Amino acid sequence: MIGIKRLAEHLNVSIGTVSRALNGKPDVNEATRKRILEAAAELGYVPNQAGRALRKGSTGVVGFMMQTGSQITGEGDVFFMSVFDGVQTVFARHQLDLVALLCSSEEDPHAYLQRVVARGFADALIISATKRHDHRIDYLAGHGIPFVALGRSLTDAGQPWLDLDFEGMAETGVNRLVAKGHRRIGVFAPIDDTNLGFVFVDSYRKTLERHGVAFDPDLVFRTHPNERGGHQIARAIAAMPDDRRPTGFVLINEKLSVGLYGGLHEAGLIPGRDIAVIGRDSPHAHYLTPKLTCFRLSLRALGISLAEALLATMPAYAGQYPLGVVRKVLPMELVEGDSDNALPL
Amino acid sequence: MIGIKRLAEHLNVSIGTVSRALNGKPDVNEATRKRILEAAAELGYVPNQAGRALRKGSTGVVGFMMQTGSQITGEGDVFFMSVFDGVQTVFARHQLDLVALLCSSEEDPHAYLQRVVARGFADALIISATKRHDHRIDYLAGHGIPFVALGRSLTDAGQPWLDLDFEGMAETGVNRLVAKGHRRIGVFAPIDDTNLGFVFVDSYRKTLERHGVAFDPDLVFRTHPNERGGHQIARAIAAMPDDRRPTGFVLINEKLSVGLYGGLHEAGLIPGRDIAVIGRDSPHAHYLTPKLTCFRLSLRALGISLAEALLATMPAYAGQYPLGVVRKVLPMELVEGDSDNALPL
DNA sequence: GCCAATTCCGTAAACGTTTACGAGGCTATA
DNA sequence: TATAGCCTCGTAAACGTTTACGGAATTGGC
Repeated sequence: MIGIKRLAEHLNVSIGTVSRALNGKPDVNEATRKRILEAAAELGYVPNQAGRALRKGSTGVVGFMMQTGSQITGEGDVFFMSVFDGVQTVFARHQLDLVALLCSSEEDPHAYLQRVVARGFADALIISATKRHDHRIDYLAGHGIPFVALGRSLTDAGQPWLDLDFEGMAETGVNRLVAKGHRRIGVFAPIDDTNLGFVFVDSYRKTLERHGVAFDPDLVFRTHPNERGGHQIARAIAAMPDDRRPTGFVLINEKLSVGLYGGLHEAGLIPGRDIAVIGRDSPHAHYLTPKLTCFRLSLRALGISLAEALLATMPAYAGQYPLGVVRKVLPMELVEGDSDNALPL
Repeated sequence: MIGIKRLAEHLNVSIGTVSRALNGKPDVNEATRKRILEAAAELGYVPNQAGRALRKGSTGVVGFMMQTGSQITGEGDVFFMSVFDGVQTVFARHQLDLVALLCSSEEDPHAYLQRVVARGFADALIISATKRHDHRIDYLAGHGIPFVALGRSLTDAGQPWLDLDFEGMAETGVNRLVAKGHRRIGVFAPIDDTNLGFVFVDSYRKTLERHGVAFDPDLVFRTHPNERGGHQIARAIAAMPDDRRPTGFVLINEKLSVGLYGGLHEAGLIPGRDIAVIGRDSPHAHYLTPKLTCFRLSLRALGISLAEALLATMPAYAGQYPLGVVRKVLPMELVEGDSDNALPL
């Protein structure tokens, strides 16, 4: 693996000149710059990450922190992979690299974050799965690390964030079901302290009250936001007496839909016939039968916004992106299916 | 952010002593070591990544390369997140960090790999989604980078690999369907050049021939290994005349099952009644109705094996892991469901 | 009480870059 | 021709570690 030293020797110039040429500094003759660039390409020279990071104090790497192994995570691969892709289309313009920082399920997320940040591994971070109260936010803000959160939090350090419109999902969903005559509408609530669930349930509750429908705690199903959780909800629903069972249901993500469908079918209940279901779109949920009525969002666009929100906070990119702290709820589009056709008893 | 210099000043010792104390070198008094460790913990000192990497020539980071944004990828989040978790349980014992190296869909994977390797970003790599002929293997082997492949390839550079038992899946699946009287058995084939599809189809073909059933190219459905692909297969099947339509089907992954189920339902065909389907397990496929007969594998165990196979090739860990190049096909367990109950016409 | 061995620690070089600084050569102007 | 200015490039320091080396202080054996 060739370094700048050998490259310089090969060209009979000093390493300083090579560095300046490669970094597009003005004080280098165009002819020699051309010569250097060609030789670098030919010999496959790539600047050593450690050397550059040590000297410059920045790595050119942005980390997207996520937890592995947790069966409790709500968002899935298509979600993240699409978001990543959006982020990268922006980063590519600035020679920034995106890596996923994988926090083991055995390590405390906050400790992991501290470790990664203190090591100077990344210049900036994107954190996801924000908790209702999230230490990471205070920590990052306190240390002046540029970051953006995918998800709101009650912890407010003036950080930029983007989030799906969970209020809108619950509100539109409930509106839609109420308009069809439903009064007993079930809702998913998270068993952990991720923030999105609270927002969702809160909006659900307020919307119900706006319609004059009393809030019924028995219709709040507390579990993990994944397939298994959906399945548990279905079993709980099936076990309820007819006059107490929800006739409609709003779900916060696609994994729940899958488990719910499975569990309902096992119990002989058919979504769209016996219970109205409104969920969230994914390549997965897209093929459920009957077709799921759901909320959709461009995940690439989300990724792009995320990247732009991050760069807007980084001094190095000042002026290239609209100033100010971006805090945006991304609206979602309702895709009509058949799963919410069921009428109340 | 405190460095070793300030830590040393704070303790009135030299930076050399601090470094030795923190790295567990023998030539340091136990009392001072204790003093140093305590101060380091108290002040939150974490060695700078760049400095350490530059001096040591190694980063303590292992990269797992994967492509983002590609809707064509076959494996999903539960797959990777579970594998990651397995890898990390092994890495944790050696202070190794796992990061996902995200190759944008707009960048050539091989170019990305070269860039990452030349930069010295990671000490070792895990590559996945191996192609039938994979440049990355030659490149990594040629440059002496320790790596392990998740997936076989015709490109053989003596590299270690692990792979799911796609032969076994096709063979057992076909055996099972033939035993039930099926003769027209459909199979998925990849539209790209990932290796696993070839292995799968090849085994399918050989197993059929072993049973004296003629191979019918019309029963090979060439598409992408995801939900959409499964949906396309279903539509193709539904459009076939009854006497040409496959009465059974073997699928290579869980995403295909989901799309296939959706597409079949749309066409009024029910898996397990009108067509026998055998697929692969996932939290997702687990909740399909009717219950999918599928092949299952512990993904955490896969991750652990992957990590061990990698460390076995790294000189720094010599002796700690069984020597030799690990090349192992991981057997899968058949989980009986109802989706393959359909009988041939 | 002297020499050798051991224990502990400080010094300084090295890793591969980037960049401030200054030197040299050239051009242009008077 | 002298001087100022510009263009181009080399020199060397710096980034934060690790580690080879050597020196001082202590210990042990006789």
